[in-house]
Amino acid sequence: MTMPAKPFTSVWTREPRGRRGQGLNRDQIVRAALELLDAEGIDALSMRKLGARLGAGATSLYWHVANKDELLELAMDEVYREVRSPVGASWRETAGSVAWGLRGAILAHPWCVGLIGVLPSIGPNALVMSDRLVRACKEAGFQGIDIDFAVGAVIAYTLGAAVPEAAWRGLLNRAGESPCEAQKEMLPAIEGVAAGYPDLLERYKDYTAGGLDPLVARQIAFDYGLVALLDGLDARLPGAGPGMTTDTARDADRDTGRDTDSDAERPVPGTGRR
Amino acid sequence: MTMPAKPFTSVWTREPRGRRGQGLNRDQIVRAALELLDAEGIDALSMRKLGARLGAGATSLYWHVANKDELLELAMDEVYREVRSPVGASWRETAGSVAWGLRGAILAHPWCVGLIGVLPSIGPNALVMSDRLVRACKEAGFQGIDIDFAVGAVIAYTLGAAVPEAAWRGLLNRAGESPCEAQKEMLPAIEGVAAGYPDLLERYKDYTAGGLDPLVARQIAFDYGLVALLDGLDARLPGAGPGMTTDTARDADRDTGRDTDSDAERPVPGTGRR
DNA sequence: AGTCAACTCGCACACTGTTCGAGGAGAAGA
DNA sequence: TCTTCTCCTCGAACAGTGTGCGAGTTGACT
Repeated sequence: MTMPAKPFTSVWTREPRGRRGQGLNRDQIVRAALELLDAEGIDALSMRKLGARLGAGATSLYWHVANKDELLELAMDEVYREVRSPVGASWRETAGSVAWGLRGAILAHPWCVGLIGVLPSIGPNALVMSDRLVRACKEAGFQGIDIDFAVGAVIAYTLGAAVPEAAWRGLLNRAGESPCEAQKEMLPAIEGVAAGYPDLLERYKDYTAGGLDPLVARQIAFDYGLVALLDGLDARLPGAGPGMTTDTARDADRDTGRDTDSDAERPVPGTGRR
Repeated sequence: MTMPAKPFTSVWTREPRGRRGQGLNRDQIVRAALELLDAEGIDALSMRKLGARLGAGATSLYWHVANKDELLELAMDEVYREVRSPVGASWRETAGSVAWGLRGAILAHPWCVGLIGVLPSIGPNALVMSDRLVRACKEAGFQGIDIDFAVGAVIAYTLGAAVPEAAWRGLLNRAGESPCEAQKEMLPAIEGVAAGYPDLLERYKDYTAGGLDPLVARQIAFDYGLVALLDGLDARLPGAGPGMTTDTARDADRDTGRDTDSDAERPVPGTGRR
């Protein structure tokens, strides 16, 4: 039997319903969802509450949106909309600006931390973000698949930095007090847990003792890693001087106990290309 | 009224209960949870199902574990346990090895994608991972807070790369067929959605048309970014030649429309230090 | 034998996402 | 105007969910 070739639909491939223009429509639902999410977090978003907020029955929403996940996909894309970037800037400026913008957007909508990377991000706004990065890298001189690599690296770093930071902020805020106070308050707990790791503990104490606003500290940390990454990518640009190029721990899983049968966890040998 | 100074407890600060040694205990619960999670994914983990699997009532679990989130924290830490790294290696080897190991662990337990960075990661195994990285960076020559920056950057990049990849693999697998087939299958959808972004589309076609196994492609991509990041960090080591040091888009939110009142989204000026 | 802590668990509560089918409302055609 | 048909809404119901509570059981120690 030949496969019926299922078409792989998504929210973005289906037209929004509701062309009669009265009553509910998709945009207004998404807007209300965002309000709720921003105000009360992801646990507060239920179809019933959302319906009530719109003066509608909970199940009415299902006419406009296939299910809750689709609704969240739509909401996520609105987050990506906030990522602006300058036009006509250098590739480093563009990349940095997208990175900072993405970080800012995530921090401004902390409910998205559990969704990022989990829901597919192929909405229009996510696409314009990607497109900007792709174009910047292309103009910079990256070629072929290296463009994807560079774009992917910048996005990966940014997501990986912003998501835990957003969650961490949530923790600090829940305590009520100022971030700085809260951080000091959980020191005894950390001390108990991290006993036996003197280096680690020293780092934590250093970090908190400086009196530096933790929020600012994270900014500096983010910048540090971002600059390092961009430097490293720059060096990979054709025409750049011979960037320092060691290959990364190619024997990474020689001593990881896992049985990586034929799956792809295994680092490819001889990388560190260009 | 003086604050009662709430102690900030967590799973890791409380002794596991069940010292009588009979019936349930925390370890065995966590093990069963991991089995369930690995076998059927995160949606399949309910307290009732887990209880049944252990031949116990659902609510019995609550004697050993405060709530489901704590249980997931415990499970997550078991994932970090799988991250091994060589001893006595260079800092690059250690960093690379931790990065590959962390990626591998996440890909091996895709149920954790929605948890990473969301649940606090201060379990013992997460700590040994951090500690290894900290020590490596310290021995490499990083000093003071730069150690945290370097460690944070490597982890951020790795998480940000691995989480979406794990989710993406889940998508491909759900389709049933080989990843390569599945990727081609969703091309028409992508084409429809990404019309208007020729550069983006070209990239996607390039990416799929090469005939390269998508899993391997992601490996190479991961390595590319990792090497770039490590190169960039290397250049920041005291004593390294004058690494290229531009500051990243410091005007990132000049033109982001957001009103960043006094919050910390705003990039600090004049970074790109060292 | 009695006591007390450690532990288990059924019941119940307040919710959740989603399906289904009955119905209303407005436009289009007769 | 009446009918028909499509679009759209929504109440009821289902099959779950995490978890608080209080009664009950078990086993070791006095």
